[in-house]
Amino acid sequence: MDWKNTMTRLGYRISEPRKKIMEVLEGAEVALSPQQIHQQLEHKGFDIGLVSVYRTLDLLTSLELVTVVYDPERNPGYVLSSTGHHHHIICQKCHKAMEFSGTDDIEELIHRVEAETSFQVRDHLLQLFGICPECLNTLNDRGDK
Amino acid sequence: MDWKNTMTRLGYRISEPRKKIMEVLEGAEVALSPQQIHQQLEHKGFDIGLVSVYRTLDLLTSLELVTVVYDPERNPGYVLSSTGHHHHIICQKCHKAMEFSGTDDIEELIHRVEAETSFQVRDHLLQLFGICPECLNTLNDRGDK
DNA sequence: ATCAATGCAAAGATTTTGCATCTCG
DNA sequence: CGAGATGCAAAATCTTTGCATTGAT
Repeated sequence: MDWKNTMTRLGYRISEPRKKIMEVLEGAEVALSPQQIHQQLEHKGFDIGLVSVYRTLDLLTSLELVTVVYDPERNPGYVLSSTGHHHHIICQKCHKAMEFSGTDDIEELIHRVEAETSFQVRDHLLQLFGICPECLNTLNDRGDK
Repeated sequence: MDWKNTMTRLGYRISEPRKKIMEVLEGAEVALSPQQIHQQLEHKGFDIGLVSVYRTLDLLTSLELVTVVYDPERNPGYVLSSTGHHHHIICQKCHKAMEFSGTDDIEELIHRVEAETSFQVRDHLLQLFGICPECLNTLNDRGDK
């Protein structure tokens, strides 16, 4: 709901393709690549160009409505950024991405690093990788590692 | 020096291309993309295929001798991983990447997130972005933002 | 001598750009 | 209506793969 306000306020239009793309992201459990989003749109019967997906994601990312998630074993993925800050935990099996909150400890660390390196810290990216509860069950069931 | 031991121990060969690529990484202030590494090799007069750069980086990364650094405004970059854990701070102007140490605060955070999400955390990626001391000077000199 | 590593060429995949057309506001 | 957004096709990048040759151990 809120992304529409943000975009209108900044002079961007609420077009059909943009609405559909946001719907996909809102319904996503997992961080999606541009191609995956495009495929989901097709499956839903919406004929939206891959190019528009790229352009929309770029825009949404620059407005910080969407966050990029990096997964070493995968293509970059996009998820809604609800909090506005980039903390994600990603399942190494199903690639589900969840946000987590609480910047306290990190702020502390940032101050320490600023003191040690003389950098002026402006942003940060913290991602944890692991196995989500569901996948843990699967692994146990099948006796995988 | 040490990477040679690691590779030999694991049965990989110390070839000329690999030596040259490591030299570039060892001399780098900045996280380099495969293409950049390839270019530097050319400038130094070494005629090493881009393909080998890719393959070498993949190998080095899998052995954790090299770490991938993600920079939203740039292609993925590769840097030597001295500590073995993935904490980097990257300059948003010159893209220099430095490592920083100290996992204490993060471990704490990880435990909290494990408790909250029921994920089993296996790895993490923390990158800070900011402006390095040198670039801060430049910005001040020129009155940039 | 042997098997891994390289290099080339070619295929695949991903992302970007130009331009005419459409559409939201 | 008019600026902004879309879509297509095509180009530009980036990465991967197969295979013959070379080279490290």
